[in-house]
Amino acid sequence: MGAMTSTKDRILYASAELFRRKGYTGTGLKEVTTQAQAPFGSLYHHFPGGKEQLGEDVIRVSGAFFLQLFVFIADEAPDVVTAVQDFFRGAGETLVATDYEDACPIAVIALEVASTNETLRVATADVFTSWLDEAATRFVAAGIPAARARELALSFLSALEGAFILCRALRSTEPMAAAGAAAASEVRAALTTVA
Amino acid sequence: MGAMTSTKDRILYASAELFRRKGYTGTGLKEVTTQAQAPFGSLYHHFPGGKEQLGEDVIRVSGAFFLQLFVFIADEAPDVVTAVQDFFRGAGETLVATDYEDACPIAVIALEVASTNETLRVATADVFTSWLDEAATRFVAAGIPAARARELALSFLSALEGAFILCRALRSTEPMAAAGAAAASEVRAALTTVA
DNA sequence: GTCTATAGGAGGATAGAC
DNA sequence: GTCTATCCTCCTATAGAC
Repeated sequence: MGAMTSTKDRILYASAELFRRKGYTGTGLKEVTTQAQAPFGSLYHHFPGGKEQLGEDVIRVSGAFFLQLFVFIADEAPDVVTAVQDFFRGAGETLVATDYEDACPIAVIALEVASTNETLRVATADVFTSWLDEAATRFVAAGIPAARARELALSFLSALEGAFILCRALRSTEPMAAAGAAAASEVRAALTTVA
Repeated sequence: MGAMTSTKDRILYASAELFRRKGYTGTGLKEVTTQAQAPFGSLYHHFPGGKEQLGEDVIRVSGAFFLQLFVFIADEAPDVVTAVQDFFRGAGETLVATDYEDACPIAVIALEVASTNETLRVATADVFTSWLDEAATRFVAAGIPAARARELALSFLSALEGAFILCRALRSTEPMAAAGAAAASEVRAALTTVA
């Protein structure tokens, strides 16, 4: 059976992959429709707002998907420290498996548009906020005070995002391993302080 | 006394600012020469390799400048923990002072070119490596074993880079504060283990 | 070595046939 | 709603006058 995905979904998926790999400004819409095996006109039929709407949809959809991934890993793990470790380890494995192309789905766009496109900047901020809230909720559930949980979520996500940059540039997972170990031990320390 | 900077330096400086703000692919060379108040032809006179050579020069020059900034702050600080704290605090202050535009000088380019331009990717890797080596050297000088110092440098820089992303997207220095506190306490723990 | 003009192609966006 | 042809702008790069 051929791909049963709709034209709109194929465009969205192709855009997500290209934006992640080459950036928002570095990706052409012709390129998107070619890779999605869709006629050029379909893009403007499904995304009347053009490139900006496509960018915003990619940010929000990718953000929701990544959030679900975190939820899944956290649910599977026996405790939050293990969850953090698993997440960093999984990120490193994905980097190697995809030849250092699949990192954060929105980091490049976030940096590119932060000072140039308010609509897209807000979209990335919303997605980061949803991730931070989810992580903080998990830390609170583990018994960490809310303020401390928020701090942990912020430094956890900072470490992850920064490690993605270094790993892609250095073509090595060493930064991810170091950042993951640091994040895990920080969470562990926060837990023992509580207990 | 007008600006005594050479045409080449003005082009380099304008490029650095624009690349940092709008990305490498998002910046046009017309824009660069306009902002540098230089005729378009001058760009190709001083940078025969075109945009790629300009990008590489910006990466390496900005990288060396940022390294000197780190050296300066570390030399002024009484100890490495304070140095790390000062660095994160200074980064946060710069973000606010520049309306969240002045973050890492090469992070956007690094993400944009990691999978698309090997010459520029190597340049960003060289710069990151120089920063990591400098940080690790400082940690070793403070009495931390080399392997641990390397790990600390990696998680320190990951935290810093990731915090830049979150701060720019959220338009808040909260991530920088949280990442800085975590990095400082990690270094402090490494020191007390030694002592 | 400074600067202008332009080539040649790719960019986003649209009109309109089917 | 699918798809093609085209518009106009902007891009990088170069040629060549001065």
